[in-house]
Amino acid sequence: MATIRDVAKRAEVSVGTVSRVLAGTKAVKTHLRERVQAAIEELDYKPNQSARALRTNRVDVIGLVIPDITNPFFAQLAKAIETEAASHGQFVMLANTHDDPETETRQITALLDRTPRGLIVVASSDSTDATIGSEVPILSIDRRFQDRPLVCVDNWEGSVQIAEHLHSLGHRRICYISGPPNTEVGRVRRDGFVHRIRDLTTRNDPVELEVHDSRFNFESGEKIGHDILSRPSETRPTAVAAASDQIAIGVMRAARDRGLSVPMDLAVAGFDDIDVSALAFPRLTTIRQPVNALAKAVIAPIMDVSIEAQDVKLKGSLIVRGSTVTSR
Amino acid sequence: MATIRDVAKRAEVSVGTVSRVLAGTKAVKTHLRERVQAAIEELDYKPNQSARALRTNRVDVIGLVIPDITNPFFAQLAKAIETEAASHGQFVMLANTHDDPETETRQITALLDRTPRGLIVVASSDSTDATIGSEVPILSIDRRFQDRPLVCVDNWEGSVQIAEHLHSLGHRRICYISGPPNTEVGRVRRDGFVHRIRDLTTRNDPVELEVHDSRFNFESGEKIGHDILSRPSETRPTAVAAASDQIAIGVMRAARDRGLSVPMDLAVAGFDDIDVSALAFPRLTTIRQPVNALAKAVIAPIMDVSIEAQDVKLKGSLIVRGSTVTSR
DNA sequence: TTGTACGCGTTATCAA
DNA sequence: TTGATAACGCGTACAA
Repeated sequence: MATIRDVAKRAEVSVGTVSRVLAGTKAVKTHLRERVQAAIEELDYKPNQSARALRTNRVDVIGLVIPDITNPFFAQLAKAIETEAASHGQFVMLANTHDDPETETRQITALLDRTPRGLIVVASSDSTDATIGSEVPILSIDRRFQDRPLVCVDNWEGSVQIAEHLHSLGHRRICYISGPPNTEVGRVRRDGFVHRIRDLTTRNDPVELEVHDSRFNFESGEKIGHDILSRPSETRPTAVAAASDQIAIGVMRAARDRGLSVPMDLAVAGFDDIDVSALAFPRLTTIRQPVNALAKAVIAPIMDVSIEAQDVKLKGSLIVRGSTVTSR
Repeated sequence: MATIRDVAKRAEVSVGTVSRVLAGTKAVKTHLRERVQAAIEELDYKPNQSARALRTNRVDVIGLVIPDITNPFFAQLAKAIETEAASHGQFVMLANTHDDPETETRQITALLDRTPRGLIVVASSDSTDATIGSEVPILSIDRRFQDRPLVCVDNWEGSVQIAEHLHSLGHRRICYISGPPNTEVGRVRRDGFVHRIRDLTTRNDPVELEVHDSRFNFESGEKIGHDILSRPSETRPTAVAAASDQIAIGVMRAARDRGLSVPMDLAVAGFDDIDVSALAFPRLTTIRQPVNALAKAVIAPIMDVSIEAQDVKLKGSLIVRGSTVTSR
């Protein structure tokens, strides 16, 4: 492997000059620059990343710590982050925590030992409060990690959109299936929904609302779906809003297994707009998260020190499909 | 940040001794080792990974190059690989190629510049033949990359299992929807299926088999599904075997949109056993890939030089569910 | 068994 | 604008 020295020798300049050509920023006389570039070409010289890292104490890497990459929404997030990072010349080091706070801490500290440019964390449901000192920026996305800045969709507003959608369709017996109350995202989505439904409730036009706590996954949705739908149709809700698409798909599954038809017997709405939402039957009404914009927002303060890391909230968009309205 | 020098000073030993304690392999007198360990503890010393990398010319990283992490099967693969890598103290650097051969080459060379322990590639459908020289082992998994060793499920045998399953259920008008013929996995799955069906065909008990080329994704399955199912029921196949679960789910979708019931009007089988296969309605009969074993097999030759990197084929298992048999 | 000193390849400083 | 050279922190050959 050719080193910077070899290049310098071949171009008959000093290593300093080669380094300056490489950096591109400093001024170098044209004829020297050309000689250097030719030498680089001829020797197929690649700067040694480890040496560069040792000297500058930084590496072209962004760490991404995520509960589980097989969760479709996290996969979409990871892809968007990786793509955005790549456009800044950064690689992504991936770590799954399997929703285990201990693994989370271990992975984070191990990642920090590599002096990455920044660290992006999707917190596991019960995040530790282990103290983590570091000079590199640590941000969280979707699920807040400790007291780090959080980039996420406007969960409250998204839930409000869903609430208004269901209410405007005439539903007056509504069930909300919440994410874990020990997660910020779970609470905010729930509270936004509940708040808006309460607001829409009048003496003349009352709305019955029941709320169930759950986890974000499919199985929980299916289980709670069965619980709810086992009741006689007069007391059963006519619409279910879920804190995630996965819950919603679980509910639809339960409905189908009980011979109920969606949306006629039961309207169902989700949150996130994971890819399978469009594959489910019927297709799922949901709030689409602006994943690419979220990725940009979380990478920006890492790559540009002039951008202060702070909470960012982006609007989601209501995607109306067959699980709440019949048509087409 | 404390350096090895600080530790040495505090423990009143030389840096050599500290290094030896760190390595753990060489002999160090117990009382010195204890002093060193105490100093490490007190100073919260962490070896500088960049310096270590420069010195040893290796980094605790395995590169993973994948077409698209949001593909559920690749996500499962990535998770298994990351978990297995972590158990060897390695991190995974992730790169999506978006199925673009040019991006693939670029990402691979960029990754190799970081001197990872090894590189695992799931090739994009039309892999380049760009020459890639490197000392680090490059393996492929699921989809072969150039002429690199491939770790994958026994695709031929899996297809044979599906063929036998459908045939034993009495289907004699069968359609196979193939993956891209320019991928090894697409061809092998198709050929295995076709071959076994031909073998099962006798003069007295003929089997009609039609084969359609496709891509691995949902949309292709849906489209071909509509093509096939638009035919009158007398000429239409009674069973469809698909080269991937995604195709199969697309076919089921087409069937449903046409008012056909699965499995009564049409049996459908997939391949891979992605998580949503169990969520589809009806649940999908498929071949389960042993992802964890695949991950182990691909990491082994990277972490243990005494294991030669070579093609590895592992058996998949037939998972029979509601998309081919009525019951429960 | 321990300590010393050199070199890994780069960037940054400083003098020319 | 260029060149010489000193770090960066660690591992290891070699001397003690």
